[in-house]
Amino acid sequence: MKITARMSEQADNDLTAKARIRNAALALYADYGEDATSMRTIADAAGVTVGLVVHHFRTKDGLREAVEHHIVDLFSYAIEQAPVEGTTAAIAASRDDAVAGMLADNPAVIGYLRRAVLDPTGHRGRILEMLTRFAAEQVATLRSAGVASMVQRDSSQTIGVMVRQLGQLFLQPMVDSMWAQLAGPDADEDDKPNLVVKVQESGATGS
Amino acid sequence: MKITARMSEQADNDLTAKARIRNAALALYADYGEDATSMRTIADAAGVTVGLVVHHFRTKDGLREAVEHHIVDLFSYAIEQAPVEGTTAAIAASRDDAVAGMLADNPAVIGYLRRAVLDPTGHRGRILEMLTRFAAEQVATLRSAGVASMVQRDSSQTIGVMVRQLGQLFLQPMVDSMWAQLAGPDADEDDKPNLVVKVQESGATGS
DNA sequence: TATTATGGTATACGTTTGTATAGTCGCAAT
DNA sequence: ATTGCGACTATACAAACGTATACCATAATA
Repeated sequence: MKITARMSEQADNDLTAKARIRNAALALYADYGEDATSMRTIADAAGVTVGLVVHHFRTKDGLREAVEHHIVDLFSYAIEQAPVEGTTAAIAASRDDAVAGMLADNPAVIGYLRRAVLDPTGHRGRILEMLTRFAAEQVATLRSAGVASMVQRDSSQTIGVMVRQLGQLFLQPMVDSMWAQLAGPDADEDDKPNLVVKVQESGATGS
Repeated sequence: MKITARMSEQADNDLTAKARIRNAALALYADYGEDATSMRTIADAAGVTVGLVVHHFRTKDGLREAVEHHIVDLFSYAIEQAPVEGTTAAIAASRDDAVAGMLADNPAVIGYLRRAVLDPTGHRGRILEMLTRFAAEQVATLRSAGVASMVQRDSSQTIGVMVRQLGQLFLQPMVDSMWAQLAGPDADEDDKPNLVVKVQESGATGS
């Protein structure tokens, strides 16, 4: 069964039970964390019984593997969509846009990754590792095609891409809740300070 | 029994059982998260039985409250230590240093706050709220003493302090594990790119 | 028609969880 | 000398957990 982008926007009704379970797990893991989410809760959210979850994913670890594989697929598919044309900067920008759009369509991915990334030691999955490898491959591909900046070392460039795309999203909730507490609920959203997250080549100066 | 700063650096032997339980909980929560840490595990780490944990803290929620209260105390004590003298910039720097030193002495605090702060919706505690209020009071005190910069609005300044002190620490593990994966374990640490986390007054330009 | 695979439910298992209760020990104050 | 209280252990309990097993329905296959 082929998963199209449009399907992920449809109602759950048209999804396989297996996909519904996976989506429910992703959403609940993002909101409450894996440890605080029981397989029965996931089953209820997907409208099935626990037995079916086990039937499709065998164990809770297996379910997490499916969730993380799905996240990598979402990134991969988003980047495939971005056109490879124009200047070096234009290509990089269109890829960033494609990823940003995917994340906007799938907010649970942000929440899930936030938990996985802030928990590198205790986390039992390999999602950050997979995404890092994926980003490194992207950098390598663009470089060999001659359409990527070469002023940084490639590892720094890869980390730069990841931090730019994810770092702000991770920290934003902290700023948001502080802003809500300090400025009150009826404050002008436009006055909220902007987060800046980036990496600098070591030894570099200036912005 | 009075708790002095020097005691927190001593071996556990000299600590009250109640303090040992609280410290063990903080350390385990930081490493594995609260959900993944049972009260029996905490009791074992502190060298006591579950019953004593209940005796001192009543419930697991009570234990978390004690842990979070202790963290606020650590911040509070660290800032009390910083001298209020010299230029405005010097005062701000000495406070930042005092907090940085406290965090270096208590690395588990960073891990605990990372989980609590990046997990604002699911989190059941109020630690971010407490620290935000504390930071806001600091800004207000320094301002009324005429020793704080006034070029920003105070809420932005408060958020700026928090983000500067905590933001980089939270994201650093992500950069570290990516760097370890991309550059290999024997790479020169000095080549690792530097994280930059800050906030800008909305509408502002420049670095 | 009989068979087998697939998607699904129902129920039961052993373990671990947070919490409750009862009791022991040491020690300070009456 | 006894009482009382705080620190502490031991054990027990109900609930929730992940997982295993048995069973049912439908539809494609032989």
